[in-house]
Amino acid sequence: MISKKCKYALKALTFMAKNKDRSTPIFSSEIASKEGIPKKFLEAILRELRNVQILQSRRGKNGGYRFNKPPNEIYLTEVMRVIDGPIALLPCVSLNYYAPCESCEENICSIKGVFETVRNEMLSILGSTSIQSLVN
Amino acid sequence: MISKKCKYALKALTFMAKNKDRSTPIFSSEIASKEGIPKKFLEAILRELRNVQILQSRRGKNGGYRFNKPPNEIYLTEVMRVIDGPIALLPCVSLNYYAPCESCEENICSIKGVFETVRNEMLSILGSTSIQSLVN
DNA sequence: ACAAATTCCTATTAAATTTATAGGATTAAT
DNA sequence: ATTAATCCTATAAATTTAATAGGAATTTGT
Repeated sequence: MISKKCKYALKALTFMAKNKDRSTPIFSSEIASKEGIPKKFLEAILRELRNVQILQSRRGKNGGYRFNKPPNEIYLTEVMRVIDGPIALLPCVSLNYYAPCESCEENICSIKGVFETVRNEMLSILGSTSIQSLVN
Repeated sequence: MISKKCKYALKALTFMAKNKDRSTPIFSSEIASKEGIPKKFLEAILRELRNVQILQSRRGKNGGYRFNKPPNEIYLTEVMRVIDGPIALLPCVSLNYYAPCESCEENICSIKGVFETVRNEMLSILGSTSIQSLVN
């Protein structure tokens, strides 16, 4: 399962991608009300997305958020990793968040192999699906 | 991510499947020590697997656990669902644990589609991989 | 009958994670 | 100045995870 936070992030980004005007910023409050996301929680999410250069923000009146790179170049893998961390189902088969299994004997872990296959399939789909493609 | 509990369950079952004798029960204490799983925690896991008829148990001296059906007919999907619940990444695309999204407008959820695809791929792999196949 | 060894059961707990909320500080346009 | 937006830190409530504790029930072997 992905977290609600991650779902909020994906929803917020696709909401933004629907808007064809890429230059005028969108208010977090608008996204929150339209998508039913708790306002303050969404603010934190959007700030995280800005911190990793997916979004840009402008403060003050008429401020808001806009894309820092085109949404057809933002893949679900990137968003999910920022918000939820690893995509793999086991720490020891994660590419970006690898962690060794404590008690797994060296290279003879029985369950590792199948979860590598699952990871590859997940990455293949989520790594080729862009935010923009969710709008169309 | 799957939980450690689920990993323990898969490890325990593959450990049991390694033993060719399917009639003499195996002690939970043996599995616990050999696989590095907390004893009491493992007991609870094995009882859950017995409750859903994956395992059989015998109490008392010389008791223990054995398979209730051949391990080449026990697929990872079954174990994972018993221990962790849904396999899908979103409640609204889960086959066995479906739950509607609160604020998702009817059938126009933007992110649902891709997560159905992911679910199908995951089920395709995990639903065709048996405990027995992990031993070989 | 009894001791030993196993599963079974219930309750509890400690830690981590998730899902927020509160209260303002900072910034920018008008 | 006023207004309206993001930004930041701290806190909290709820849930989930990962166990632990202590014994009850059951079965076998002597």
